[in-house]
Amino acid sequence: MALDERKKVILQAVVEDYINTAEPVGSRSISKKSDLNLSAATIRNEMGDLEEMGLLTQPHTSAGRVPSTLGYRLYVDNLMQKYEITASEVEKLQDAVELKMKELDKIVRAVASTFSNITGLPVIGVLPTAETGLVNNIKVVAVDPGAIMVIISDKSGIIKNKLLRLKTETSEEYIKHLNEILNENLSGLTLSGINLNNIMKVQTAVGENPEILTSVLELVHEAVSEIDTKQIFVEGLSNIFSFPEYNNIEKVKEIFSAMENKENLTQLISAMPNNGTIKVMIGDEVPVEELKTNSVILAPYRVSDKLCGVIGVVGPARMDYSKIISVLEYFTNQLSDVLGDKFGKRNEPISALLESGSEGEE
Amino acid sequence: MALDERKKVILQAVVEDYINTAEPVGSRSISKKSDLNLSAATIRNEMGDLEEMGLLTQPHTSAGRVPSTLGYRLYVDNLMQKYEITASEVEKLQDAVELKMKELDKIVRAVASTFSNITGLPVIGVLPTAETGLVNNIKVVAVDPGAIMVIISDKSGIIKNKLLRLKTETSEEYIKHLNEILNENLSGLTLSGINLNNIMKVQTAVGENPEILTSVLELVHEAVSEIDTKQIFVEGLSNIFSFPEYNNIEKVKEIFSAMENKENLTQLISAMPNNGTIKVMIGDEVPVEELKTNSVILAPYRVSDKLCGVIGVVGPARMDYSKIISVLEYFTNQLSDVLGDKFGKRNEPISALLESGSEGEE
DNA sequence: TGTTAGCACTCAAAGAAACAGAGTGCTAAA
DNA sequence: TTTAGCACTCTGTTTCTTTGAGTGCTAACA
Repeated sequence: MALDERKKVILQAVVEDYINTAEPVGSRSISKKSDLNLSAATIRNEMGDLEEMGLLTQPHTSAGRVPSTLGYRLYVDNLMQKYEITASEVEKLQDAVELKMKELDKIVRAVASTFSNITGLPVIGVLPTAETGLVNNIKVVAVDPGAIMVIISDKSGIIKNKLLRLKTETSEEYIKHLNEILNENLSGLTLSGINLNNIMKVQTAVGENPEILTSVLELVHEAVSEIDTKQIFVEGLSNIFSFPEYNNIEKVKEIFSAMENKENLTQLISAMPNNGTIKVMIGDEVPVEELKTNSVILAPYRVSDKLCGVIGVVGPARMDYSKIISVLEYFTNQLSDVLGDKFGKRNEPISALLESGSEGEE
Repeated sequence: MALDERKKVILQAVVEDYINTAEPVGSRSISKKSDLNLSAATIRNEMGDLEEMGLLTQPHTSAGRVPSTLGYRLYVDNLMQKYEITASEVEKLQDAVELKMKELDKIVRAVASTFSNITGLPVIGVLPTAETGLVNNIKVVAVDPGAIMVIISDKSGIIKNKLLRLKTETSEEYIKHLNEILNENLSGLTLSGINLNNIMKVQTAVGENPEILTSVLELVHEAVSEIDTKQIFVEGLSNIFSFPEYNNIEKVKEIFSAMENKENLTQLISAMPNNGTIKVMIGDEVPVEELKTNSVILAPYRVSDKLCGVIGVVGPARMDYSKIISVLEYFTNQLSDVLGDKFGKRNEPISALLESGSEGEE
């Protein structure tokens, strides 16, 4: 059976009506709402065809039709209109970015939170990670008599720091010494490169006060492993309360427990293609068992060549794909721009003075 | 009417049965379970009396009895037995503390999370805050050519740091200069002390590069205000799903929205007495409208003389007061000990070398 | 006087039956 | 090819009935 123009129009109408109402769509309402000027009976016939083609399904014999995964897929790939971002949405994004100009992590979270707000959906995100955490520079600073801070900067521009509380005071010279030895031995190494071998080397080089050294090395290790560990977060999960799909306690419990499980989130994220495009997973295309009645849309963002992350939404398969995809695209593009400006192109001899920003601490 | 010994035993039995089963307690089950050897009819009479005294209520005429707020209160104040902490609970706490020996914030959160785990209840907590954030020392460090870090230490021992990304490089001398000026002008000031006046003074003292200075001052301000702002967190809220009280979507929505509201949390926390004791709020004693069917138990912990925080639980009025109070007491005591050792007594000339720890960053 | 057995009564929760309404598929006519 | 009409199906809601746990009261008993 061919999918002629009229069938497409009807399919689109069904999908959009269902997205709005969450109720199975009957022939009569399509007949009235669409401008095809066809009677309910005709629509009925067409809908029968669409069902036969696997694009629509009936929850039960005498109910209206609901899009199938395939139906949504066709809609997303071919039928839907591009949603135009509104001024107010742009403004909200701007506010989120402006307000938190200070920290990389916080900008991403603020943008994610705003996105969750605009779409009314739970958002899942991954903070910027480097592909390989190469130690660039290690700095040990005496903060006050009882504490030193270890600051590790990574080749891709991430900076992490750790505080070390001491019970005895250390001398300026010792710290200077420590700085030199650490940089000599660890610069340019990856996480896996910082192994027992190197540590032994550093330890013999420093000689005295091995306890402080051990702690410092531990912190360096921790920092580097944080740099190339994907940190996944979920924002606005309680947004699902607003969907009739989740007006039942069992469903709510299910999605909460599913989203609290790190493994599930990792699995979702790992479904991202690495060609920089948006990934739309509809219904049973979602690779997590407990989420197969939902859809997931993910988009990548980039900070610099080496740093990237992901933002996306999770929600009922009946979601406003058009709007969400447009807004998500816009948000991740903007995010890439803003972050890229601030963190990516630091070596350019721009005359402008500075941009303030802090990230990745603790 | 007098509350004789037998009535007390019966009240206790009712409360404990209700805590376990969540079902209104009938006279027959008390007659069987308690070792009073009385018939259901006798118990019935006594329960009638207890109801008259306002200690028990009936959900409806032909149901069993349920403790009233007053009944719980009497139970908590006079009747309940002290719960003995189990070895496994001690062990879990130890694990939580050991595992995260590095950071003040994280230890508190880890303990809170473990506590939530053991009690099966949502936990509410406040990170350590100082009563007045007096600036002790400001350190500006060049991390790499494009970034400087500002580290602010507070008189009470909290250390915060902020990263500042630059587009131009700065000289070592400028940074040294900055360090001196900042400490000269801002040491010993409180948040409110860092006002336009001081800032102007610093600005004229530095002279060149006012943009960097402005940013640095902004960061200092931010850091100090973070130090004396109460940071409230909630852990394990989805634990409420395991209570029959919350097997209904409306209730779940209600508690989620109530607990997402910062104002409510602040209101709860502000109900803490400042004499260092545990606060138990039962049912309508809870000062938040949406939580009046629940109970809240809060306990303070101290890091040093000036630093303190709060940990507690929120859950159905039918909660295991005995266990929760004992465990909470134990946890906060341990927390105070551990943190006090690490962060409070740093000036003692202890021969031991060091303890590692980091906190308050970002 | 305190305790207990017995009984009538109450009420919520669960199940069964009746009903309304939205939607379908099919047939026959336009 | 489209449409009107009609019988049929199925869900959700309402109403009624039944069941069972629990009470309060009364009268008898120790």
